[in-house]
Amino acid sequence: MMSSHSPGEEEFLKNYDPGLYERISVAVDLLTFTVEDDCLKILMVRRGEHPFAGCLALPGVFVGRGETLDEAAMRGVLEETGLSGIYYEQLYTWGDPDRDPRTRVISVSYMNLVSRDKLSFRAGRRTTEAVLLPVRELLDSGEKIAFDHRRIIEYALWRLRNKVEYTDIAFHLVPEEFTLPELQRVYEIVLGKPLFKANFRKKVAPMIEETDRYTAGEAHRPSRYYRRRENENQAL
Amino acid sequence: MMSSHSPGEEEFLKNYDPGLYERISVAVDLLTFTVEDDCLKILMVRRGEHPFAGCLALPGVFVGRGETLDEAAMRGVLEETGLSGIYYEQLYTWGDPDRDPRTRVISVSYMNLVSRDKLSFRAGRRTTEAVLLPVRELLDSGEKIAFDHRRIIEYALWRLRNKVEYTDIAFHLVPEEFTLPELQRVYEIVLGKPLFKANFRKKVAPMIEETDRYTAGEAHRPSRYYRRRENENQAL
DNA sequence: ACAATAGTGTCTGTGAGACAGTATCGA
DNA sequence: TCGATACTGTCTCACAGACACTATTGT
Repeated sequence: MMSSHSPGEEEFLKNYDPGLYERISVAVDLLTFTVEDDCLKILMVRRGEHPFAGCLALPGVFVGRGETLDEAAMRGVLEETGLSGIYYEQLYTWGDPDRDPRTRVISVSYMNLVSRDKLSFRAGRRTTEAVLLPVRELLDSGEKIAFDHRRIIEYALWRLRNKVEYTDIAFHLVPEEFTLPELQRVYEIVLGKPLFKANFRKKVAPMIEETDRYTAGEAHRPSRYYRRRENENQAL
Repeated sequence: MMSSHSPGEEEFLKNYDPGLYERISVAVDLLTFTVEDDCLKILMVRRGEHPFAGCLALPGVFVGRGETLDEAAMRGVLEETGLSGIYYEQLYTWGDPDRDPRTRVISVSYMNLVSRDKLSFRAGRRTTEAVLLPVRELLDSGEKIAFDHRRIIEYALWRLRNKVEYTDIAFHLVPEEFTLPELQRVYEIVLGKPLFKANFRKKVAPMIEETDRYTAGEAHRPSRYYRRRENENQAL
């Protein structure tokens, strides 16, 4: 759509003072959360190259020519997980001048949520390096994390917890069809506290619709499968 | 702190593929709100130069060398209004590749709130061009707005309304000492709906503390001045 | 029959919403 | 005394929290 020399660019560059302003690299960093083994986990990569070599880092890509930020984020998710069409949301932009020791890089962080069953057949291009780690353990361990990524993770975790309480984003962490005990467990894991069955069901009732399917083969009463209700406002 | 050629920069630039990735200009755009004449107003500038000349636009600055995003935003506010130390908050980052016809510019938007009394002695360097406009009228009028700034304003307005309902940010729109009818009016203007006196007072009670001062000289019962209570959690 | 988990009925306290009442100024 | 606005008391109702109860499977 845009030629590399649009009308006005010369004028722009003429007024551009490199001593005051600088051209900056823009990256998106991806915070991909899922729930597995009763645990909130995050997708990380282990760096092989110079800055912070050997450290864990968030997966990320540089924003490409002609690409929107959202497109760059989705490309990153695709490269890292092989998935497309998952939930994503821009979180915050981190731009301290020395956050990357190489050159000035500004990072636009995106949160992605995916259910563990979709992520099960993950097989991206770079998956050799990718690891799925329990967030809480990762943050509590002294493990060194590259750049300012530890802080970014803390922030994303805080936002996720907030939004789970007043929106239905947690639905993106379970399969399309899910039981209420299953969904409740996800809420409890993210929020870090137990919930009452009856209250939980009343709360999510307007956001779900029944299916005809039930669990089977377990030594107790089967539970009904539900599906997310499409209509309704889901706020923020 | 950082020299312009830190160790690793050469290696970084060697791997850097300009066909795929590009160096991008990063700007901050400022959404400075205040309340005046029973109206929520926003600070805008009228552009003199090429892209969108003559159009209204959000004030903004390019991020300077060695500057954090927050610092750039505060510098912009200072240049535009002469003020420092006012409330600010990063909102969202806009990066569509053709949002600026000159070259690729990514905009990190910041919301600033200031009370009308502080803004009264505004006298920045570029104020010749600055105007304070009622937000609702501006958006409803067909007036052409530069770049994607109309959308940015819509978003900021939506966020402001949301946060006013569950935080105490509205306090930044009134002077340090304020009466409750005054504060209530600000809430009503931002939310666009009338509130009940008694309920409003109960809601803000934990966030304020009394002073000994009262209004005087008006033909009715005087109202007490309050001050924002420092302690307490103010969420988000 | 029993263990185990799914699912429901209902009491209670808290807080928002609505409205009526009282208080205190200048004229 | 009166008009005008500040401030308070209280009723109602919706909803979150807590807990006890019923339901349905495999063994």
